[in-house]
Amino acid sequence: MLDPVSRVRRFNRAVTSAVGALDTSFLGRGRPLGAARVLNAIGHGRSDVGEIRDYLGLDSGLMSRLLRGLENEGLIETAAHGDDARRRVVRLTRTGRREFSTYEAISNRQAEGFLAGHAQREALLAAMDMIASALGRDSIGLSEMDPRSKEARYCLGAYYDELARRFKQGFDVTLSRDPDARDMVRPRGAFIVAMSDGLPIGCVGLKGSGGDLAEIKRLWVAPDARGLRLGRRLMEAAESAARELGVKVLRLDTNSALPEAGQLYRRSGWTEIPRFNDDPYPDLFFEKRL
Amino acid sequence: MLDPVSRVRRFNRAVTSAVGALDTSFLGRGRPLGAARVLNAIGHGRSDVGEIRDYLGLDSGLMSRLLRGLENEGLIETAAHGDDARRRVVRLTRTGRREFSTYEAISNRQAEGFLAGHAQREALLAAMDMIASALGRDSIGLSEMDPRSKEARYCLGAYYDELARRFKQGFDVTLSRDPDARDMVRPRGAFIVAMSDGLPIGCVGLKGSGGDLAEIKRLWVAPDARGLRLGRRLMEAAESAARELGVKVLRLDTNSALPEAGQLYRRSGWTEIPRFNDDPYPDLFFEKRL
DNA sequence: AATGATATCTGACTAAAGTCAGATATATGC
DNA sequence: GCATATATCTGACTTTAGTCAGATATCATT
Repeated sequence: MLDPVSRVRRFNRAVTSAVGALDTSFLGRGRPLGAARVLNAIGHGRSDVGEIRDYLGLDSGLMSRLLRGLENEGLIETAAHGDDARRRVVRLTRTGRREFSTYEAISNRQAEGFLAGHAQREALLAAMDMIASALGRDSIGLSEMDPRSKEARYCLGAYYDELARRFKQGFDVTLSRDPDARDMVRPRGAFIVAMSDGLPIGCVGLKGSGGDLAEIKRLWVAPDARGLRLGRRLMEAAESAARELGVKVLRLDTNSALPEAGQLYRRSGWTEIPRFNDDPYPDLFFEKRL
Repeated sequence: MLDPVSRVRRFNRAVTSAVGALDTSFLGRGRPLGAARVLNAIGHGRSDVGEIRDYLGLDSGLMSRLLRGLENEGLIETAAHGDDARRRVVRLTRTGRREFSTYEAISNRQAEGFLAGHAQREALLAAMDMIASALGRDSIGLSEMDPRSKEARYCLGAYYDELARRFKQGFDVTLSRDPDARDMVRPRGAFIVAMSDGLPIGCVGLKGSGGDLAEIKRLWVAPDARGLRLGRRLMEAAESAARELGVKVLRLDTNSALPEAGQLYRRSGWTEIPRFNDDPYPDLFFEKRL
């Protein structure tokens, strides 16, 4: 009915008016929007004045005045940065934390109110995740984490669930060769998680042995974040970590029930090789020389 | 990983910065945002000053000044309304139309740019439709339309496609008793389409015979708009149209492969009755006395 | 024709946001 | 140690948005 561009524009209109409503709800605390935004940025853990300025896109003069205002209200304290006394760091006072938490309560209530009226809650949330990831594509960051961290475990859980759904015979992680976490931490290996604004949306493991040979494991991208070329980015990050660790040959196993994975490997310089382990799940094996 | 409220808030953050970027791209024409918004409202066919003021939520003084500014730029012309000379109507001049079309081009380019980089185009658009409908839930309007109109045909096509997917034996509209369009237009019947900001997202037909008996046909709600109680609203609108036309008894047929439909009927006062036609597809029959 | 309601406009104002040119203190490279 | 760059701050300014109290013209009702 509507062409794609009109659909995007319809979305923009809907969202613009919703954002406007969200903004006005912040005005209820008797503080202009600019000051409220700065306070919230600080509350969410940003402490570097310059960083906040960049994040909010403010002029340095304006930023300075807003900080002075919040300081006079007794909500924040500033101090020189330890490494560089030209820079300033900001933190909330006790009063500031209280005020911040009422802003948080406003935001939470707003979000709950939105969800409350909708029957298709999970579908709606999935759609929101997808759009947030797509809009924030440029800000998806890859970070090395411990495979036992909360974020990594979330990704691995989602990965196992997906294998269970997609393999005809199901998937039981205890039957597979579950790598030792220490093999996926420096100096032997690495584990990389893709984060988009606080949400883990992909991961990959590099399982090393200390020698020339290492294995890629647990490559996963959240369904809502597919199509953003994140798989490729994760693989590149894993390969570059492997190079740093002196690895010469990378291997991986996969299953033909995951065709998009096989395609990614073939397109990025991997070559199929004969089976190199007796894990019951994989039926495709690849190698890449670095 | 994230709780529902955090997911909604993550979406809000992503969207807020995207909307900001969209706004700043409108400033490239050397005109403040307020004036640009008014110009665009006029370009999109709004002509009544009061209507534009309500739509944009502007004070009458501010509105007046913005109009004066656009007039001085030679972009618009105002005149008294034909029926009521207190009201004013606005329209674009030739220059104004040109300027408006460059704003349109900016919006279109922005939307195309967003879509261009994404592999999962259709899924992303579906997610956007869903969210736009959910956000604009309060502004979903039901309007009676000709069942041969573009909007109605779009809904019917989507409805047939869905039946084909959901019926084990498929669905071929030519085998079913396709109602004559004239039976779904006043004075015999009615056809109602739910529109959300230009997009048809649901429909229902009331097929009358001129007598006391009429039939409900073609109840459909777009998958992305389910959970908004739109089915119920459509049924209520159809029933009230039936009452207006003097109908005493309503009937409908449906299929047990569409359980959500059966549930809706049972919950809103319909009672199951024996088969009353020989259409090959339905296996459930309902009646409601008005 | 008089009365009150309505739509828009004008003038006078305030608040918020944003800009810009220095001033000040500190860091970095030579 | 000196020149240069950087981070923040201050003061003086402009623009945009928004508010409010009338003024003006028109409409609807009696």
